[in-house]
Amino acid sequence: MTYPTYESNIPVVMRFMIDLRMTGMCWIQVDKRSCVQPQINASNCQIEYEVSYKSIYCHPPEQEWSRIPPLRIMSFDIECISESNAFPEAEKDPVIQIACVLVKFGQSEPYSRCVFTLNSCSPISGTTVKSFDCERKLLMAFTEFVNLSDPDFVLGYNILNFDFPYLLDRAKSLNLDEFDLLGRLNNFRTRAKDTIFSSKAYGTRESKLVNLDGRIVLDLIQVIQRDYKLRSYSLNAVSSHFLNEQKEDVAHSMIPDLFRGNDDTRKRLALYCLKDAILPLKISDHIMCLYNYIEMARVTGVPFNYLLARGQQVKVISQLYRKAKEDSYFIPALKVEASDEQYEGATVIEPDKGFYNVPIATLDFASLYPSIMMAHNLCYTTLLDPKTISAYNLKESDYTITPSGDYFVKPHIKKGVLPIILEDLISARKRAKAELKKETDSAKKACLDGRQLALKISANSVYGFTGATVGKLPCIQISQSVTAFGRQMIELTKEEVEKRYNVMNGYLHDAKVIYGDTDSVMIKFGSNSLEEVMNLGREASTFVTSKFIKPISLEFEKCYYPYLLINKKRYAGLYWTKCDQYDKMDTKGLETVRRDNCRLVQTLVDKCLRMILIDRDVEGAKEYWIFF
DNA sequence: GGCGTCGAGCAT
DNA sequence: GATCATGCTCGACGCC
Repeated sequence: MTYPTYESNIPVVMRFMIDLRMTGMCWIQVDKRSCVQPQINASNCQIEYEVSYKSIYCHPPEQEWSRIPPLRIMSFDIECISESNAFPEAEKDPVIQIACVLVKFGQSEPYSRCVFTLNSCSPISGTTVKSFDCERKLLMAFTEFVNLSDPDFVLGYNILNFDFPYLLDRAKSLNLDEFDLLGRLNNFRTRAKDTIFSSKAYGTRESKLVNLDGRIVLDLIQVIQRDYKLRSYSLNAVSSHFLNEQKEDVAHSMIPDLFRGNDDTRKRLALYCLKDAILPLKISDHIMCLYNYIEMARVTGVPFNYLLARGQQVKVISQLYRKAKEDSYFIPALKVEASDEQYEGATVIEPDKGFYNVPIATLDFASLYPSIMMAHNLCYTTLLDPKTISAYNLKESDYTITPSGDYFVKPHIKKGVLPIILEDLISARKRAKAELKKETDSAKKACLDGRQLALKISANSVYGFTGATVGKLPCIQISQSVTAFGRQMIELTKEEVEKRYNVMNGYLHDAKVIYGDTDSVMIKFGSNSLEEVMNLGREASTFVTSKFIKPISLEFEKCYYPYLLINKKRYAGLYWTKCDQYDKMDTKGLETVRRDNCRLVQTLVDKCLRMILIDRDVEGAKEYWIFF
């Protein structure tokens, strides 16, 4: 789906297939006057439309979705063999088995398991095994299965770059014309298209785009690569990381032998294939990515498949369009000009390196950048220049001059769109969290948790969007003002804390800010007592918060005790939120959290840190280090 | 061996 | 045709 920018005399005909449960799109504006509410097919909650349209308007759905039957999820995996044990090629090497598993959204147990295999195969309990004497029939059975079971989601591991392209290529070389009718729209065929996705945040990744119109294709490897940093992204490594479960133990070189063996060896292969189809389901169930992604699509108003196929910007601009439409703003279609200009970012306080055997309190600004934008009304729509100020006769009390020297009107003259969006996101997150607390049903809890997460991420990405010089709507005045305020705030926090908590003011020790990065400060209050430091930390956070405009808030989060500060962005410590027991050992930036060295380094550093921080055995750690 | 540059990978 | 930001450390590498 594209976003129309201007009215056009040429009607644009588009065919929509939208599942309302996942995007929250409810209105299609056909022309200036008529706003049709599409007929919702209540049985599956989908709309199919062919319209000439001028613009599309989205808003979150108000309907009660619980009456609608649950979404169906299919996961699948294929096996193929090659002549010479090389990597199989679709032009000559056959597909020998396909495993499909169906599960209803919100349930963890599959309601159907199915294996299609070439040649005969021993039965598998709880699974339908279908044997075929020719590959063409096997492939067509897959298409038939997809259409009959009619899944809303199609999952798998690396299906976009392997399984689907392989199946499609294979069907082509076997001249199977009907194989690629896998979607819900009649005359739309499934194709694998090459795409290159390149982003500063996610890096450049070549991928394929496979369309099953009306169904959502979700390759779990992409989800894991985006959301988790792991040393290996093989299905085996990912399964053992999340589920403590491994793939069936079958070496690739054994596959041809197992296939050419007998019914029982083919059964073994089928079990392997089946497991590879089940594991993605289990992983997605475990990390709850479907809940989280559906909520993200609804919060931002972008179609589900954009979440993996595209970057962060489209989500922000979608929200901006939604709000701008409500408030009757036009958004200019800017020409992007690549500029290498960089603006100044955040402050990192020079660390007072060393080992601290006293509790160190950590105070954090809650959502620093969003709260700055709200507090100072920073927005595209509130940005001023000296000419405008004199033209509108604005008084000094009507606008803010930011530390970077930019001008923005104050909210009593005009409230910005970005601050409103942020307020909506943050209050929606508060509501979601409150509901989450009350909720007892696990599926609804997962949904609410996904929602609050989506709202948090959305709020935090607005700042990055304004600073993206290669973006749709960059505004350096906003982003440099945000970081400038941030720098000023962390400096002020340091000053205020050290000015107040010292011997001269009747405290037992002089407090010192030993480190800080962007939105956090680490304070050594000097006391040995964890409880005392926590109380001082809480008090200091309210004290400093009172110095700033709402909704800026400094919060006491935790204590580190003991604390090993090695360098900027490199430290370790025991993490305490209660006085009786530490929560965990927390390590930042050190070799234990980096993936660019070998395991030995990681375990060695980890072991030494544990000896120093937990066992308090520095000598032992030294010996251990030298021993290696 | 010291110095500068570059890229990876992290912190926020 | 699309791509959120900057700050920082550390190791690899080239050079003399």
